Amino acid sequence: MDSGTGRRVTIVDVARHAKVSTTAVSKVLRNAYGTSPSMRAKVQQAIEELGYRPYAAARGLRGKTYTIGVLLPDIRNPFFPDILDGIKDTLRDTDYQVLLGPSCDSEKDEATITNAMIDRGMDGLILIAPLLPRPLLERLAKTVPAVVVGRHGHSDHYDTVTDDDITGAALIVNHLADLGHRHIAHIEHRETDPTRLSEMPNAVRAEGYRQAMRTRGLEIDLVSTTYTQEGGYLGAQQLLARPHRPTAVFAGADIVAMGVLTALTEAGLSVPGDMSVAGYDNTTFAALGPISLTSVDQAGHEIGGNAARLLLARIADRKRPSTQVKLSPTLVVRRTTGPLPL
Amino acid sequence: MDSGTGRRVTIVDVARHAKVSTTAVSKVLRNAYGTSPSMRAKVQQAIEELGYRPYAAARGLRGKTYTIGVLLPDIRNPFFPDILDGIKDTLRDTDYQVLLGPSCDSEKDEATITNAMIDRGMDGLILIAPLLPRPLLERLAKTVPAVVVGRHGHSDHYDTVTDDDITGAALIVNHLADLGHRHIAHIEHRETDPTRLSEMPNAVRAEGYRQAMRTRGLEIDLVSTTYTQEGGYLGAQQLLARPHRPTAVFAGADIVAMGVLTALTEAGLSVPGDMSVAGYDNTTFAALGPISLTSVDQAGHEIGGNAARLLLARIADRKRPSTQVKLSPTLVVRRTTGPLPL
DNA sequence: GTGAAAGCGCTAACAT
DNA sequence: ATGTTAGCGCTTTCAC
Repeated sequence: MDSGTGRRVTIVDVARHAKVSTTAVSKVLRNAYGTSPSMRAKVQQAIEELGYRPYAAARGLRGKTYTIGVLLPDIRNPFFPDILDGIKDTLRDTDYQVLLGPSCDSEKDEATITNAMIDRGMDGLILIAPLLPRPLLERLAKTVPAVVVGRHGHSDHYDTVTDDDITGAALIVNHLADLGHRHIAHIEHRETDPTRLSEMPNAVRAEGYRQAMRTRGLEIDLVSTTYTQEGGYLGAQQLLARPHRPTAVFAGADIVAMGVLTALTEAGLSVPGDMSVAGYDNTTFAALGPISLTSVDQAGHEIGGNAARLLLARIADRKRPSTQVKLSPTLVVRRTTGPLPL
Repeated sequence: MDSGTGRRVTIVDVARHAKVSTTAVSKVLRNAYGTSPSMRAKVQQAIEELGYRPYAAARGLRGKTYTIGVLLPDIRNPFFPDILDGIKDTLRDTDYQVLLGPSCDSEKDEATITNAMIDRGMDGLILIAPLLPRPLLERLAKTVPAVVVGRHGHSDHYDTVTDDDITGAALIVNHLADLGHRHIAHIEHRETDPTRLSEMPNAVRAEGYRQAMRTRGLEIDLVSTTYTQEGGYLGAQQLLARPHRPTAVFAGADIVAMGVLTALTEAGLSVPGDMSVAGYDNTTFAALGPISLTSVDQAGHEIGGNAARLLLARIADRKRPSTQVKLSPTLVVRRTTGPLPL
């Protein structure tokens, strides 16, 4: 806390006040080797008395900024805050601070923001479900320690944390099939980029749906829109226009399920009486009383915690072999799914 | 884009490549006075060819970091993304980058994060509905240019952008009263701190409710909980336990209304058949089909745009007189409010 | 209009 | 264990 107006307290002020060298102060700040207890005490006291806080921006010029950047694709998706909490909790007792990029929705945005983070000297980056093509991710990870969350596929240059979307999709399909449904449609987020087709969670979920349906001997009915409320609305309209309507809809994300529910309400259909609906992500509003959406829980808190842990390890040792953490989803059954209507 | 491995391209590299001084490059970067067109061209070309990006962290040591920090209290509140979009859109064509603090829920968190932002050399801060007591806000604003969003009350040291919560509350009360309701309850976020009582949006909304009720000659029925889903749930339970139940509930925030709806659903009451419910903020999920909540729209995009504009102006001239922008809310009627049940 | 040189606050070699 | 010194990449006087 510096006193309103006036110059910032610097390491020089602290050194002078404690009657030691700036090096000594610097060492104490970083718990570096070569400081006697008595010197540490003196410095600590001077820091307290002057209300000194190191200027992270300046530290970065030689060492680290103690800042970790998190890139998240869509701040509106209520799944991401859970991840963030996991990151924050893991970083709480370290010297690192988290700063988030504003949400972005294109490769260009992502490039701009990650560059901005690098230019601001961030020590490491956590990228949540990034859109950037694989080669760019790898290049980025060579420049700055990085952990990629949500994207399947292995890289030697960055660590990854993913949730098993194949299993998650199967949880929903099996749940619905067990309820007697045979015509289960899936609304996916359209994906054309080849590497993303194998890496992005949306594509993997669609693949999981296909596999599970085949395993149960059921026919696949896939609608491609986007992971937005509007995408769900449009997808549902397509499904309702079918000569042979599905009895259950598996939306690739909760937000998509919201659009589906809206469309069904407008069409005068009851849920789950006329049609069962399931989402994915177990977001905050899936649990809301008036919605009560069956969904898949990804344990966002753990995802975030793991990502932060991996990043700290990579910052400490950039040469360490890359790690892949894969977590398992769980099914959360609520009121939007029910037995096949007679 | 630097080539994967290897040193970062610096201003020295650019200067050498363009056969000019580093000063010249610096001037071109900042559009500073004293550069001939020919020199500018040379420098621009060198920058392109080398893929140079200025290192913001280093710039900050002498000049600016071209970074603006945004502190937001709760990343889960779907109202804030609208503000953020407004900020982003206004800053898009400038050299400034936005970085967000992780959401925080205490004065201590806020202090930590704002300090972290200052220590990282941010050029200005936008504080959204901060909890910090007035004197600390003023001290902060003396250290770094700041704009405070959502808090009523005037300061000489920072600019403010608020929405007229008195009017907003009246919009709801009048809407419900016009529908014939006479017993309209309000669920507020409990506030005890004296300065916050007059400055925080929640407190002002409650005051607006009181004023509007008095104007209509109606009796006040206030329940104090918190602006959370749980707060709404508990508040509704209290109201339902009354010997004389209200026929309409005005929740101080959409998220509170969600809790109210949950409680009403559980109690087997229909909305708006048995009871009308209104929220505040017009968040994304208020518009969701299955919810369709009557609410008050705060024009978050404009709020953010104004905040960013004011901040840029203050960064350019720290001595400029402080400005207060006050925006007007609008009513959004949906399906959770209806005529007084017979 | 242009460039040389000093220095922002800190850390990292290198003495001692 | 402690201090001295030289930068990190940039901006800013201040000469020319």
